[in-house]
Amino acid sequence: MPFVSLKDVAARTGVSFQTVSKILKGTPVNVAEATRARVLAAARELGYVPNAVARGLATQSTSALGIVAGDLADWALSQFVVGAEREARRRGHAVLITSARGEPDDTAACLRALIERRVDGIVAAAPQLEHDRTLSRLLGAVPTVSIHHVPGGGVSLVGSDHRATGRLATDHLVRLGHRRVATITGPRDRRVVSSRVHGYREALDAAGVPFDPGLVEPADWTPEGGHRAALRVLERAPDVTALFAQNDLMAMGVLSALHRLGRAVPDDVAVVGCDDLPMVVHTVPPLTTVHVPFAETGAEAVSLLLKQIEAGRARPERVLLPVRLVVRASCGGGSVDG
Amino acid sequence: MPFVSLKDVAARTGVSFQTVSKILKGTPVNVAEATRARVLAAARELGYVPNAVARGLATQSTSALGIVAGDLADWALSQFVVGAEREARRRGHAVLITSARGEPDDTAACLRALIERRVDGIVAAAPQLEHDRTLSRLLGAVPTVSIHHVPGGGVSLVGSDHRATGRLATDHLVRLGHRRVATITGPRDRRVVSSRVHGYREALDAAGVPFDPGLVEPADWTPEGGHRAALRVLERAPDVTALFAQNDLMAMGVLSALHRLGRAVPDDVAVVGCDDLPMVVHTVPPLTTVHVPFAETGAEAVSLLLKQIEAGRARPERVLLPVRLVVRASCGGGSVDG
DNA sequence: GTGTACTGAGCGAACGTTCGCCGACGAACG
DNA sequence: CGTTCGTCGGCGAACGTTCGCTCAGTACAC
Repeated sequence: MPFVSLKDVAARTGVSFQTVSKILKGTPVNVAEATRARVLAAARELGYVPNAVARGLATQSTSALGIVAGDLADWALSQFVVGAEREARRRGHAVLITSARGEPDDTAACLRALIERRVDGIVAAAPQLEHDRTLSRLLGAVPTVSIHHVPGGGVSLVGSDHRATGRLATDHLVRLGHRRVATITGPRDRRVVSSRVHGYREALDAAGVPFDPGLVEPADWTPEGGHRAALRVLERAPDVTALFAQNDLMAMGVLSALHRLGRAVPDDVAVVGCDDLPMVVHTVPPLTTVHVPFAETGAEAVSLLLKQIEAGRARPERVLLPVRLVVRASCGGGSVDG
Repeated sequence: MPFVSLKDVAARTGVSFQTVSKILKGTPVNVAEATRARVLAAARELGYVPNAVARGLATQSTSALGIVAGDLADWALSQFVVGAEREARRRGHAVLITSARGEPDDTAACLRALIERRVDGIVAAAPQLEHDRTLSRLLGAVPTVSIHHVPGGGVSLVGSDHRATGRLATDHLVRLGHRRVATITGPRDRRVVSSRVHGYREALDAAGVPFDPGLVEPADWTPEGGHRAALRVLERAPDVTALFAQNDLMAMGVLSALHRLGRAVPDDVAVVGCDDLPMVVHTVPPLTTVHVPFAETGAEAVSLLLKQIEAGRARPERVLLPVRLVVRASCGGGSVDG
């Protein structure tokens, strides 16, 4: 329990503890080879473990990053966290994680906890930041990179190309000849939703297919929500022959809804998902989807954050990672060229 | 950037910073009401944020817990982390997370990083700890609770009742009249696998169904692995009428394998999964599965860890959380009583 | 022999807290 | 009028580092 400190090692070797510090952490310092060896040996023998808390106090930098995530149960978010953590550790930083439920108070508490612990920077992956200005004010205290738009500016953004996502999925469907293409979205007020719908419209326009607002059906990202949304949209517009679900979880709900309605996939209706969860290789049928690089986004966010921290004050940037379509069986037609 | 410190608040109010400390953190201390109010006001005005790093140094306790997780991409693990984080925060602790890939060196580095940061305790959720003794030695330095068995003892264990899991799933199948019940497991050397197989045998024995080692097929927890394992076992034993996959991901692979073989579920073959992922409500058909309380396990792990930390040296404990069968459509027969 | 340079290491200060003991002052008490 | 007590708050020390300056001794050149 009582950890060994520099002073203990110093006492053991008859050297001042400051000198021990320099030797152990490799600060350029003039010491006799013999002394150095003696100190190293003593440290190892006593089981010295540097105290990052004290170091943090002295250097005014913790080498720790904070992540404030929304619901970690979300596969996408946990992928993001994995990527971020890996990159952070690779660069010698620890990661403090907090998972905030939706309420603003809860999120604020998370943020405060991170700031009290003097993290060097914060990676935000919490949708609730999109709308709450008091939260975004808290972020002013610390360098931050977010994967969601944060009001007020000043925060760098890293994400994937949502517009391209919508375009890719929809374009694939119209090229296969579909004219009545519905899309099941997340909550309307989310930026990602409007960007993807934007892409969806672009693809429709490009193909000369008229846009029908009745074919855009919001849901809540869950399989259950996707299931019900599919039922709603198909009742309203039975002539729909293709569905683009804006995440794979909802796509699974869509698949089960179609199964329940006795509509065959892909023969009667084509389905495209989004995210590329590992299990959608094994849905029935395997799901064509847009691959979103979550882990890479996390790594990129950390990388950008660290860059900004090193540079001191840097103006906020925007990084968009590319997405790509992964064609499987749920749309039929095999792969499409060009 | 330059955070406000106690001294700043003290200077502003003409009080010693130590007294400010006591006022701000509520240490019982005799101060005039007027002074207290003045200090509080100044702190708020200057935007004082306590420095947890300095506090950690002074109190020799960081109020931070470390989590060393295996692959966070795993839904079960991330659920566990969610539960742990929530409980930790509820009790005023922060969470440092590290996600270690399988290699022992990597895991050791994670552990060391946590120890350097002087976390008050560690929650381990990394299968690789089951077999590596040098890792378990590292854990000696810090109070630890694990969800995997750790060699050498001294580490408390929190988990779910794996034997009951195997028993519940298998029992459900034999009660529905199945006599040839196969099970798709994870890697053979994992404790959880042998416990579940143990439960599987118990249920078989209880029903007087002979145990056939050929019906126990190891895989790797992935949908792909489950898919292939199902193919293997069905080729070897075409008379199998029921499959118990030891996680839902593999169960999804099993479902797709059966679909590919043209065997109807549940009419030709019954399938039971394990975990109760949110999306298995919407597989085709919806999956009967054993619900494993991952988030609760995480919360319980933290709770136990904190208890042990408060108690100083406590002897290791073992906590097993109950599991339950969730009946859906993949076994047919409706629900079974008693 | 005096100055210069280098080697090897010591040392004080600071980082922002917490903790516990000490002290001044005024009022009430005997 | 000295003592005791309560109120209000000061203050030194410690936690384990890092950082940069100082300093003694020796070797070497002039």
